[in-house]
Amino acid sequence: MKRPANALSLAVLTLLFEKPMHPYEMSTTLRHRSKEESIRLNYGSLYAVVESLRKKELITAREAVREGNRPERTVYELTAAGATAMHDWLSEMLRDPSPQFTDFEAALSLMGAIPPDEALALLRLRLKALRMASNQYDGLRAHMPEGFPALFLVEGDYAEALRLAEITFVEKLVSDLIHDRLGGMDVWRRIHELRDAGFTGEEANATLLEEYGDVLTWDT
Amino acid sequence: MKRPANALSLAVLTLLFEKPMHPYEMSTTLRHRSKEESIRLNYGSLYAVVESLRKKELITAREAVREGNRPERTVYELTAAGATAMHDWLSEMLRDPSPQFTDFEAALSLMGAIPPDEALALLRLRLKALRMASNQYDGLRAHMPEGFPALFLVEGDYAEALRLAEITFVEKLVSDLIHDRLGGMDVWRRIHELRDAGFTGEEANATLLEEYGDVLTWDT
DNA sequence: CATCGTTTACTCTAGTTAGAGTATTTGACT
DNA sequence: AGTCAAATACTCTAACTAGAGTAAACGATG
Repeated sequence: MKRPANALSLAVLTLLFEKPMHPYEMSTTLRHRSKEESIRLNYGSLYAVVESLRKKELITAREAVREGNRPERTVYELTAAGATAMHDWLSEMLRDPSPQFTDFEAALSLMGAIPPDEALALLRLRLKALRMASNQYDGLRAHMPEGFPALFLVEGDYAEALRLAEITFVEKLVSDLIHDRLGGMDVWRRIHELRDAGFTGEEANATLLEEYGDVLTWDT
Repeated sequence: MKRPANALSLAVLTLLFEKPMHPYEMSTTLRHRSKEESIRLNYGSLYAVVESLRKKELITAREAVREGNRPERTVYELTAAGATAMHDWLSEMLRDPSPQFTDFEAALSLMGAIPPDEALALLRLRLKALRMASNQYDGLRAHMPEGFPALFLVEGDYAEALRLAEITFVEKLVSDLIHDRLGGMDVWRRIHELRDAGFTGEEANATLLEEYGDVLTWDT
């Protein structure tokens, strides 16, 4: 049984570990506990994920009850296999770091496709936004009611720790870009000069090979 | 035109910004440049993404050539609209931080579903794995050929910065767990004692409300 | 007491993604 | 000269995901 790619699937199992529920209640519970911020939630995925767990017999439909004249609700509960699966998957996710493919890492790896000065300006704007988000989280944390369990803030604190690391990283990168301190910037700047002057990618590359040929070869 | 959810889509545009290519060459180029580590790559997605870009007329099929007796290859090139889209999407991804939904953040937010001592043991194993990955990256960086442009290491350095922040965070969390310093740990431990003793989730919750009733209410 | 927004509770569909499967060709090595 | 792994170049399908759409009931307001 392969573990679910979607963390929402695991969230459903943990909710049903607490008590039987119908999907709509799962969604409101997750929202009420602010899990939306750490787990992507939408109806389409929720109902699909529930159906897929049912097929794997990790959960079972208990009954379909109609309360008052409301639409019918199907209440699900965890099976024994489901409880085991929940335990194993959650353990695995806590234990094993797995490659994460974030948007920003992708963007950094493709950054060469825009000129260095533009990249610099954009990174400065990112810094601003990151600092704002960080301040906002600080404020939120500071206004937590007395004795609110830190356990429930763990995922937020983690996100904040990563945000702070990102801020430090981008500050350093911005500073390197300003002072032309990043290896390869000369070629990076030159290629965009050539492209702006109307050369095709291939022509620009050929020119660069002439101009920087020696610098552009490394034995890997 | 909504921007692509998949960073691979943007990678394709940047590759075609350099020169026209067929999909298979895109995949080998990305792999050769180690972009695989920052951008999820597989054939199914690559061909689908290329087709979707073609439909949006951000790229066009140039020709289908057969070289020797090899299978036919369709070479694509960037359109003017594609170049604009590439620029705009990449700018946006560098500029705007967006919520990222990592597995570990999700796992942390659901951590309560396993007992604190188990969580502690798992986090210690995670730390070990993170430190190994970090050392491995250090080694890799140290053995880079002379004069290898730092520009091409930016995404790896970013990933490493986040990894180091995660290590620091998990170290702190592990220490808090060891010393019972995390708010809410008593309730967390108690609920698993009750569950292990055979109570259902609802029964356990009721008992907890009696035992810790005052502590469990915060005015939000 | 009419009405208008919010909440409850899903359903549908188009699009995306992953991964395995296919079929040929080249090059290295016996 | 034969064979076997690796590289070339996709194709197919099942599953997953996102977001909009549906429809009734409740509650507040004038």
